[in-house]
Order: sequence, then C-alpha cells, then structure tokens
Amino acid sequence: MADQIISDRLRAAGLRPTRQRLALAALLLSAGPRHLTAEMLYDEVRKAGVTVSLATVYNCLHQFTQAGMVREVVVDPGRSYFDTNVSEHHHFYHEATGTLTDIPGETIPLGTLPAAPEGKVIDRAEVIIRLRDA
Amino acid sequence: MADQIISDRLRAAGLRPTRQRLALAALLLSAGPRHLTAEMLYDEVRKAGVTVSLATVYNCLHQFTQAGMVREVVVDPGRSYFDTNVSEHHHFYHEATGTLTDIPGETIPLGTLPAAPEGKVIDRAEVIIRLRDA
DNA sequence: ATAGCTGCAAATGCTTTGCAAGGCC
DNA sequence: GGCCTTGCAAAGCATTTGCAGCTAT
Repeated sequence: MADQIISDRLRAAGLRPTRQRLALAALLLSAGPRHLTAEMLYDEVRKAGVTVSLATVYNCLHQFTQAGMVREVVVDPGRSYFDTNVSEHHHFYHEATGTLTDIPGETIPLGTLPAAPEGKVIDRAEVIIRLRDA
Repeated sequence: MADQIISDRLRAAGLRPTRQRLALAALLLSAGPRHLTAEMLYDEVRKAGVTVSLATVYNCLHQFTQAGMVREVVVDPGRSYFDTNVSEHHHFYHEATGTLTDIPGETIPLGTLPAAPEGKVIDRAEVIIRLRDA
C-alpha cells in the first residue's frame, strides 16, 4: 500500500502521519487480514528497522482502533488481539496455540438478536468459537 | 445450599472440602446465576467473615472452573469474570459499567456452526453482545 | 502420618502513564 | 513556533507462583 494512501487515512483520522504511525499502519493494512498482539506488531516493526517503543505501539493501536482501522478482539484474559479485518465477521480461537482465525462473514447467521436491555443499544455482537485439538 | 451438598460436590471434583473452598462454593452456588470477578468474590467472602487470601480465591476459581462448577467468561482485556451458570447460554456485556448479563439460552439460535479447521474440534461457541448506552 | 491446602509476599506479564526531548505543519 | 508525538522508565493491575506452615482424612 502506498505511503500516500496510508498517510491520507491517518490524516482523515486526525492523526499526524509520523514515521512510527506510518510504519505501523503499513504493516497492519498492507497485507491481508491479520490478528496481532501489540508485542507481535512491535517485533515486526523493529525487524523492519523502524525505531519504535512498545508504548507507542500500544498508543497507536488504540488510536487505530478508535479510528476504525483495526478492531480489538478479546479472547484471552491478559492479552489483546487486534484484527485488521474490520468488517462484520467472527472468530475461531485455538486456545492451545493462541491462534485467532476469521470465520467468513456469512457462515454464522445470527438471525434476530435479542432486544437490548432497557436504556441500552447493541454495539455489536461477536461470536467466538473455541477450539481444542481433536 | 446445605454444606453437605457442597461438600459432596467438592469431593466429587476431587477437591478437599476445606473451610475456604466451602465458603467460596457456597457463595457461588447458593444464589441464582451470578457473574463475579475474583476480586468481587474475595470481598464477599471476607465480608462473610471467612479468612481467605486472594491467591486462594484465584486458585479455587480455577479449580471450580476445571470441575465445571463455574465458567470463565472473557470480555474485558485484563479482567476475568466467572459465571455460576454453566448451562449453554450467552451474554450481554455493558462496557460502560463492566456488567455481564445472561441471555436466555434459546434466544440465539446459532444453527449450524462452521466446521472446525482440520485437526481441531469445537470446544464451545459463545456469543457476546456488547452494549452501549442508548 | 501424609498428601493436599493455604497464606503471604514476591514475581510475572501485559498495559498505561508521566514527562522531557523531538518532529510535523 | 507551537502543539502533537515519541521514548523511556516507572507505575499499575490482575493474576500466578514459591514455599513454609497448616489441615483434612
């Protein structure tokens, strides 16, 4: 993905296209769907030769999440995954390996969701299918 | 719930019915469905006048989980909830207040789940409906 | 008696924060 | 120049662990 495009996306989100943010966004958005922890992204970006601190990776991931560029997935107490696929879809989670996999969007027809309790609205529904070895 | 019954359940799980475990299990199992964090349970059991350490609460919660007496629910990065309702059901999660609520079992017909990837089997499928204020 | 539990405190792992220095517009 | 960002290190939480002492059977 061209730096220019990423640069524009960052600007559109109100984020200045700094070297760190460009590098992180490029890694996240250039490949296909990915599921990464902050630590994994940190390792990647440093291997790519960019100087970044882990704190900045966390900060950027949250900024990107807020901007709708990635989505946070909670499957493991004490570790957050970030998903570069922000479209409606669900996940397999293989606990033994800590691996997240997308379930194609259409595969689970959630049908009619139950009504939200009084005074609240549904933000989103997510399905997690936990796997173990056969 | 009679101490005797709880005692038997612990024994059946291969756990010695110690004072701490009896107190914790009684709090968890005597009332209706509940969603508690370790810290919440710790506060309760101490208010009930029982001497327990937080470490023991964690240990017991995991033992109870393994024994199928409670279920762990992961909705919040960095905090685990334990659900005393171990039957098939799903959850509303209100992020603003950190409140978990059961969705009655029949309300979400998950229908045909997608096949698990090669070499894996489905452990269980859970649906989390995230809520925000209207 | 003895295998299993518990408490405490220390350690761990992930994540966040405070603040001075640096970079983008 | 001014404001936003970053880096580093320290702080913060929730959770786990090691180990000596206690307890249920």
